[in-house]
Amino acid sequence: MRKLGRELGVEAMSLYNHVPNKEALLGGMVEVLIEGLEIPAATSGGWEGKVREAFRSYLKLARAHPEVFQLFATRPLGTGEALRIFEVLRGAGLELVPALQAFRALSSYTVGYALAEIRGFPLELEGGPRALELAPPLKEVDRDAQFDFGLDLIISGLRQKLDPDGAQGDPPRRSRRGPEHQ
Amino acid sequence: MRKLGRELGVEAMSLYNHVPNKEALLGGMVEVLIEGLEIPAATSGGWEGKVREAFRSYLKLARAHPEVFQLFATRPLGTGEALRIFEVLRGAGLELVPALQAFRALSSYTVGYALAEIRGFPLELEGGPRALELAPPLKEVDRDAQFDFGLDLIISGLRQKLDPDGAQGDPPRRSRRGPEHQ
DNA sequence: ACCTGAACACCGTTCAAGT
DNA sequence: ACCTGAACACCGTTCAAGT
Repeated sequence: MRKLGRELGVEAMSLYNHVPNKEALLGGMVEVLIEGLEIPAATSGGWEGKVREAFRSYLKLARAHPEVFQLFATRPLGTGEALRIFEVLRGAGLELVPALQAFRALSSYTVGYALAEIRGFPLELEGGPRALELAPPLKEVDRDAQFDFGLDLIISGLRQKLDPDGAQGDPPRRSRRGPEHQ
Repeated sequence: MRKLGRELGVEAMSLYNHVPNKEALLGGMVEVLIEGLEIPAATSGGWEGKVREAFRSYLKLARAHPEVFQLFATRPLGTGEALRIFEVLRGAGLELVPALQAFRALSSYTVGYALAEIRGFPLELEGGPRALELAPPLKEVDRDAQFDFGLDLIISGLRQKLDPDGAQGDPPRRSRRGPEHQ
């Protein structure tokens, strides 16, 4: 509070005229962060693409504001914040319960991945003599690819559950009741 | 430090004879937490079961010590800590690179899920008049089922990638080069 | 080798007093 | 309506001095 006051050219105590306490201030920062989430308009590729883009944009936010994101990740979640992303799943055509399960799975993964990236991957997993030989895959993590790897694992798992006769990513056969029709 | 000192019947400054600073103390707590991770011996069911049990036990740890786990989740990760779980993947027969990708995906998900549980799910996603009608699926999350939902999504996605001609969980056909043979 | 008093440089927050 | 000085009850940490 004292430092923030200084930054604003004011004494720390003045802040209490505008904010109840420090906790509320941090909460507000988190709120602003979440409001900044850009949910991309529907692209081609059905709900999968839409969901993938939404969570990529989630990760982008975490990368842009790692400190605030860490606050966010360990703070009780306001329902409004969750709704932003939940609506993507619903809007993509998922029923209530599957949408909820999917929402929790996808946001758990995304939050966990973002934190892992922020705090840094354990790069040098093997310190032994083979370290140099193994260096390439360990040293430089392709962050986008690593995130997509897990994200697509979950998304295609969801697709199979929701649409068991859909093809594996090849040109889709006619699906009896595709979730993409709202 | 002052409170801990009091708890130990000693002045705060005495702690600095045993620990460099507060940061190191918290780091030590995280270390102890991770050392407490019980990796279950191989059960039936191939690497999938082993991996599933390992990450369930990870979640169990987070539930048992939520405060320390939150510290863990936002702290740079020591390599020793990661090795504990990484070894399960390797021991389960995965090659280096797939094991790394799988490790990052699975632990991202598990850490993210654990945090979501700790800070509380946004239960009342819809506050409108339909809230009561929708209550059952929203009000009480079956936590174990929700965790397994996402975990199994990832695990079976991995299985498909590693063993494309394996069956969907039915009695497995002979696999050409099953990852279970180290 | 371990503990302590005193001190330093900080915190968040309240509140009566100012304008 | 907003800001401030003074004060309260805290922090983590250092260091010379004790045993």
